[in-house]
Amino acid sequence: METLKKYRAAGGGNCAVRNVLDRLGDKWSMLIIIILGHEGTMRFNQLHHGIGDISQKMLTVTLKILEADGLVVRKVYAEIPPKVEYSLTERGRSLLPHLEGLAQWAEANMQGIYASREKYTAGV
Amino acid sequence: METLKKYRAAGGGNCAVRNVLDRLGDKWSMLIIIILGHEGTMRFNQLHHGIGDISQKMLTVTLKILEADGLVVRKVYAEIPPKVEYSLTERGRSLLPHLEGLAQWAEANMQGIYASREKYTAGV
DNA sequence: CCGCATCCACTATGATACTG
DNA sequence: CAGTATCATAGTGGATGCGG
Repeated sequence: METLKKYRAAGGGNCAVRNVLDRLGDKWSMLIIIILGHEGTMRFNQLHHGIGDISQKMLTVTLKILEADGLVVRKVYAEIPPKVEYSLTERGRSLLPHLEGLAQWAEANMQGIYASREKYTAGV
Repeated sequence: METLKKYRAAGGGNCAVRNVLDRLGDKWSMLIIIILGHEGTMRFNQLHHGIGDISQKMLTVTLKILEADGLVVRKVYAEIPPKVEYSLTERGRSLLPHLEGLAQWAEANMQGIYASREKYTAGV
């Protein structure tokens, strides 16, 4: 049970690892980081259109959270029409390889996962 | 915009990577996989007590999902009192390194993230 | 001991319309 | 263009009690 100590609350608070992972676990954070990591700098509507099925609201909210966590930079140009650009911070870029690892694993294993799900459902 | 094609719906369906990541993105899946990866085989109540603040229901539900996805094995002993053991499948173990990478990143960066959050909140 | 079923609250997400 | 505001909804997660 050595490992548990690392991942559990150490003394009444909550596990820090879980706090961070919870944040990344929302529906869009990982995707946005991955996309920004590849595209570099993007405008709001580029992201919006690029992701496709994200609502404007969730894009706004998620970007704000990522900005608050210091993972994304928001750069506003005082122009008409408005122009806002988003890009990853140093910290955001350091996270990228890990997310890509996950993404690659997902790509490699989804077939098997889908198969398992069907078999499981059928077996019930 | 080359990358986007990979992560977006290719033709009306949904992106497979996102489907899998959504699944892992729930509140407990990653944690359970990490713990099982370190402890090997565990009984239900070992997990329950080990994680601490997960409800019995969510543990049951999450384990079922992980089992359906072929990431976790559930082994029932027909005894009184009942005994059920959980362990990772081959596929589950292949996912482990990626999650650990994330966990390590989280541990290394949480201080900075907390600091950013405070600064951000104060700035507003 | 394991874990399912039920009821309930909350939050995340989404659709839509409006503003600078 | 880049949001904000409002309303509506579904899914998540928790408490509790029962059953094998």
